[in-house]
Amino acid sequence: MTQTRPENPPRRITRQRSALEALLAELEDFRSAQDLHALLRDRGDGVGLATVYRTLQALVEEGQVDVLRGDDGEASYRSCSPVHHHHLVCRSCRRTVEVADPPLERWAQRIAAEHGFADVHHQLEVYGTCGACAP
Amino acid sequence: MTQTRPENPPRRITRQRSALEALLAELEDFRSAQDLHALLRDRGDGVGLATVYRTLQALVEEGQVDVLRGDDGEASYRSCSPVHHHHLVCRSCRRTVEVADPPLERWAQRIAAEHGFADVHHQLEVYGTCGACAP
DNA sequence: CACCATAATGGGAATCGTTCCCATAACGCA
DNA sequence: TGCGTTATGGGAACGATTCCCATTATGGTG
Ligand SMILES: [Zn+2]
Ligand SMILES: [Zn+2]
Ligand SMILES: [Zn+2]
Ligand SMILES: [Zn+2]
Repeated sequence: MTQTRPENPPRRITRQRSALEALLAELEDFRSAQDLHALLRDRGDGVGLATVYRTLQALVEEGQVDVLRGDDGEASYRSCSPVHHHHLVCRSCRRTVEVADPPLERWAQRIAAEHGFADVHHQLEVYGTCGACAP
Repeated sequence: MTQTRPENPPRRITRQRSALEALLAELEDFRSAQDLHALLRDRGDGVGLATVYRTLQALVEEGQVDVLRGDDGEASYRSCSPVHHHHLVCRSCRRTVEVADPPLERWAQRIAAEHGFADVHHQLEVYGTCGACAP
């Protein structure tokens, strides 16, 4: 969704950053910063909590990671594809699928223009209970 | 979005609750709990912060108020119509317009079903800069 | 109208996710 | 290998939200 950083100061490759990127790469659902911090510790690649937050923030700015705010306001992160998409998330196990809806993109632009809004962005998430979590 | 409370214990009408409902009724954009608390104080109808939070929570459950989480995780509240809708929000002045997109409703159900997800809900917000806030 | 059981209030403490600060360690390039 | 600069991390600081609980107000009832 967000993609800044044109040619800013070069970003250094540190053990911590590599560890976090590797972890995110093998996870396919949204996880909180605290979760990621704990997972890294368990795995042996301990990384300071502050660093986890900083790095996630950077990854989000680079457009490599998407953020999602839960009802409780806690942020969750997921390594996502770079093209615009939305999410279908299981409210029980957090399993996430990337989905796209071209018509929606056009609709958002149109409805915003009709109301005199410019520089339009949007955010859509679909929540449900996945097959594996059904009762 | 949320609508619980079938015939729970009767809810009492207090000065505080009335004041908050009245304030929300005349505001047309999303406001944080802290904002509302301050506005009530300025207006003379002081209400404890804890009560503001509790009451907003109740109003949300009753479906009279919608919540929106900002990028910083802070929640904002707005007195909304009871029918399902989405929001077109000015990222600068917070001005908000309720909008609807029937095709999206169908799409969400379909895409979720295709992936084996049930009990589907969704959430869409469109952000932009309104005419009055244009440069 | 007075009375009571019960729900609501509010001020301050307690949570908890996230950010700050800053001395120290690690990069990357020459 | 040496150096200027960026990244790290532990703990303090923050800020929104929730908890606790003694006190007050509400909505019937008689
Ligand atoms: Zn994504
Ligand atoms: Zn889209
Ligand atoms: Zn609304
Ligand atoms: Zn909808």
